[in-house]
Amino acid sequence: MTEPEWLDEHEGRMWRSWVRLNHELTTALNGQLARESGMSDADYAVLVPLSEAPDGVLRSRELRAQIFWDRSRLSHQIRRMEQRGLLHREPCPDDARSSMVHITASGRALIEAAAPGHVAAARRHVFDHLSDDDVATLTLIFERLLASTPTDAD
Amino acid sequence: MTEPEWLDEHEGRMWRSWVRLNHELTTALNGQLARESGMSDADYAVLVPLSEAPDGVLRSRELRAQIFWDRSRLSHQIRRMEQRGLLHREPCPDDARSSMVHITASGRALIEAAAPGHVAAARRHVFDHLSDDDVATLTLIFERLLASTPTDAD
DNA sequence: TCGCTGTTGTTGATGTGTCAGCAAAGCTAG
DNA sequence: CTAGCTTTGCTGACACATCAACAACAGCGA
Repeated sequence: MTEPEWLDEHEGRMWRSWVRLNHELTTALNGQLARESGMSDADYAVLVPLSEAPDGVLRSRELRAQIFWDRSRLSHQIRRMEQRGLLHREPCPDDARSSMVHITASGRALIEAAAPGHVAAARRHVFDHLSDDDVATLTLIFERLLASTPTDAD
Repeated sequence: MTEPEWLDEHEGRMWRSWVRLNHELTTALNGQLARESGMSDADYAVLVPLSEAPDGVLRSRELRAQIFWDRSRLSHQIRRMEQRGLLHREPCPDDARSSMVHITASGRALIEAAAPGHVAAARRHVFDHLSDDDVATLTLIFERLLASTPTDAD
């Protein structure tokens, strides 16, 4: 509660375009993933760090930290993906509470087949329309906003 | 498919910060709405145009156009909101396929109570950290990207 | 050793978003 | 008029996100 109480014309216009762009982009990119690879953006988010990890294994805790998810969301997602054979869990020797998440061969095959098309779609929808300066500016602003929204209250 | 096949360091950094920022912002703002007003962002999105419409009435079709939703999403949402008494539907005299969506008194009371807090949260999380130039730059870029993502294929 | 506290992952309930498919009504060319 | 074709909204099934509550375990101090 720092200023007036409403958004002015410029702020409102930016806000609406941002909200709408986010929706259209996620719709477009999720649709592309679903059609071309039969996977969701959540599947993709989980498989990327797993495929890049040594031996394709990560503690649940470490996986969560890399993609900034909460426990519950990841747990549900892991269960669904395990049922489809994309990964499997094993007890963790160090800490009996934790579990190790392994990517399977079919999980690795899936993400490797999906990645190029997904990146291409991101290029088509976003980076083809941004200059280097745009990318630098957006990075600056996004990281500034991230720094001031530390998963806090309200 | 215009360039290499992967994102370079700058693009990847921007992409990750964007995705994460979107998630943190929507989480923060949805949580604020839920806690302070007991409503979802979807409720808010529907109630805003309704409360601003003459007599608090819109054809379903017009409501859809204003918030850029598809039929199914709006239909489900309207049904849930009608059950909670936030709005009600009536047959449309002009076109028997269509229906008129009316905001109720309690729907109007809810949105009017919720709006100031929601705008304040948007300020706290976003606009307090943006200069006028930032807002102008972001608007330019977002609208450019929107123009080149016309709800199309892939 | 015991008990307290924080952490880890899980579960069930609920609200939400998407998809495919549907029925009814409008529209238009013949 | 009528035979397509489109538009409008609805529904059921499913995947996903969030929340509250839980059980098991780790760490630590008394």
